[in-house]
Amino acid sequence: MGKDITIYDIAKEVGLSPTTISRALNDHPAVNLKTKQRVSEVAGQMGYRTNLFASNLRRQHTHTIGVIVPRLNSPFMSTVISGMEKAATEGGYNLIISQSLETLQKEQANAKTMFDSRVDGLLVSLSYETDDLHHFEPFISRGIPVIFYDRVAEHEQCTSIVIDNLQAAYKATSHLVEQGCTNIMHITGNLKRNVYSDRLKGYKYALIDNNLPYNEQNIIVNNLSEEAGEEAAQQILKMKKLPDGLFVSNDTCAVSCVKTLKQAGISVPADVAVIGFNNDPICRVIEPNLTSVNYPGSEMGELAVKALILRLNGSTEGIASNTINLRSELIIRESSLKSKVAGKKWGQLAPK
Amino acid sequence: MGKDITIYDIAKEVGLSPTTISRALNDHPAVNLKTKQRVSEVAGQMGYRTNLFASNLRRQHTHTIGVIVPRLNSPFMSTVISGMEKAATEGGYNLIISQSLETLQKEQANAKTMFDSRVDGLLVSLSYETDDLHHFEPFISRGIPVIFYDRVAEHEQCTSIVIDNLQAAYKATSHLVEQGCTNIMHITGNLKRNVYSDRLKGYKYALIDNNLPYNEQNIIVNNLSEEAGEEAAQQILKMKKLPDGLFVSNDTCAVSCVKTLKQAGISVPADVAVIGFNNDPICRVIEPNLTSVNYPGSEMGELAVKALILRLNGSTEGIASNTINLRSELIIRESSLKSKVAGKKWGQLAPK
DNA sequence: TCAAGCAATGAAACCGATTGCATATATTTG
DNA sequence: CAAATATATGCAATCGGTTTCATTGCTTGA
Repeated sequence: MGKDITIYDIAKEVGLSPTTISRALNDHPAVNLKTKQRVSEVAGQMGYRTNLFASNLRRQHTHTIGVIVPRLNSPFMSTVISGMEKAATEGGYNLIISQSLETLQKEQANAKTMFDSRVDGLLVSLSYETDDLHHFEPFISRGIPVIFYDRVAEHEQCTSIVIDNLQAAYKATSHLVEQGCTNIMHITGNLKRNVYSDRLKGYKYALIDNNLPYNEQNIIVNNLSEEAGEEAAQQILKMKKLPDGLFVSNDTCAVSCVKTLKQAGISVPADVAVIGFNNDPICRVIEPNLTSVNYPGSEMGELAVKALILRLNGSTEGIASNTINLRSELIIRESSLKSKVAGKKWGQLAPK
Repeated sequence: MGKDITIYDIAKEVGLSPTTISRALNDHPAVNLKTKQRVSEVAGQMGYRTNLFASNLRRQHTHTIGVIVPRLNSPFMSTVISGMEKAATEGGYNLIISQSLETLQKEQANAKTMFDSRVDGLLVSLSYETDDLHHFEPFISRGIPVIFYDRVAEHEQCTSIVIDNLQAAYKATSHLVEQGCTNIMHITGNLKRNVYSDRLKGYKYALIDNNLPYNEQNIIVNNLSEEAGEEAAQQILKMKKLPDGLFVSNDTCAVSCVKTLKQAGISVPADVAVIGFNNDPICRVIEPNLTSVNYPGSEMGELAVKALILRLNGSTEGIASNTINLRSELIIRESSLKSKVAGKKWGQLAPK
């Protein structure tokens, strides 16, 4: 439990003032090269480590980035965080992470904690409930950059990082139409969130552009959980006329739908073609394998951190402080292939 | 971008000294109740927030917990982290998280960063490669508590939080024996890590106790990834005599094995009964559903943080500063049920 | 030879909260 | 009523780097 070494201790040892030690350690140009070398050598020997509080206190920044996320334990979000951690470490920043558990109240509490912790910048993906952005005002009014990712909101001062959800949904829906679907349902999440409302729009426009009727009865809004998927499937099974296509806004829910439908004797994709969203690992486990939209989580996380660090380093340039779009892509698998793969599928189901 | 309010500003406003403001804000007993109320009222109005650097600098602690984890984006680990975040927030602590990506080198770098960030305590799950604990010495020698969870190591000064891997593996293997398996293989991870070596032991002892031969040829050690699972399955398919049981140390790998075996025309569980580990969501998606060991990730995370906070608050009691064991349980599903469920299974595969 | 210019270093203030010790007033006790 | 004890508050030092503004000693050019 030895005492910590400070620059004063080093100063005494080397026979210089703390000022010079500080400068030497920070590679200040006005310090003689030999002095720097000697200082860094002695510092190493003595086991010196800088006291970040003292430094932060004086410099008024923390080298810490705050992250507020709806849930940590989803395949997508943990991948995003993983990317963030990577970029943050590379850039010499620490990450403080908290989850809103999809409630506005916790999101506000988290924002407050982040504010008190004086993070240099904030990375936010909004909860289901969030419908105003007051709790981020303290940051914005003090010039602390806030960047939204994935679940974003419009704000004058904030950058958003997203995929083109509308386009992705448009492509997914169009693909179902190409497969011959004419009665396509859509299951999605809370429409307050851009990701879900944009996907709904993409779905809708694709129908309209293909001269198919858009019908509100064909929309189910739920929380996209496993249970919700089961319920949605039950609801679908009760319909007079079954849909022949189903576009679901995440994979967890889509998979749970498929399972329930299969148990009820419905064949996927022959009776109902299904597409999910996120391209989680389960897509390649469910039978039939699930067509899904590949979502670049890790890149999104990295990009968010990099964009933030760029801003913190003063580059008002570089990022037009607006919206950054990432590419996504439709990964086509059996679950949506009505025509050609029917044979293949039966072949698989009867291995002998 | 207004300047921050300090206790000096409040002092001026209320007409008291900064000392009293500080004490009032910290609910110090020597301050008059009315004064406290007035101070907290004015502080609220002025939008005061405490400067944690100044406070930390003076108090010499950070209210921050460091977490080093092999990977963030695994279902199990993200669940653990989720539990940690919950407990930390409740206890008024922040979490700084970094990942070692299974390399010793990154783990050491992470430890250094955590040390420089002066975390109050450290929560660690070891990387595959780690074989010495030098990089944690700086913490230990300064009395900063280090707690290992899941992937732990023996250390005089450190608490470990684990499940009884030996027992869990013993039960899993015994279950396979009960199902009539006599030639059981085991796929597991790097044996440096307790979780894998203990599971191997459990497997071994179960065989011995059931008078079955233990054979090193029946052990495959890999990194338990999806690809590794496929390779392992290929390797198994080339064997002269196929095993009739397979116990895999995680679900990702187990599922990938099952997929590959099925593609090769092997029936699970009829030909090979399979058990995984972790009880990830995919267990209930793969066909047949995978028997697995349920691993209380969220609880483990919560417990780790709570134990740490207890230690930080001086309770040398409470935790016998040794090993804490969590309960795990074998969740039996179709993939391991040779006998009774064969009929049920065929019923499912031929829905019509 | 001397003023100007530069390189290297230091003294002291500062960041904002905390705390040991001292002080001033109020209350109690003998 | 004086002494003893509480009660409430303030002074000033402290935590450990950072930074502004000198200062010192040399080199350089006229």
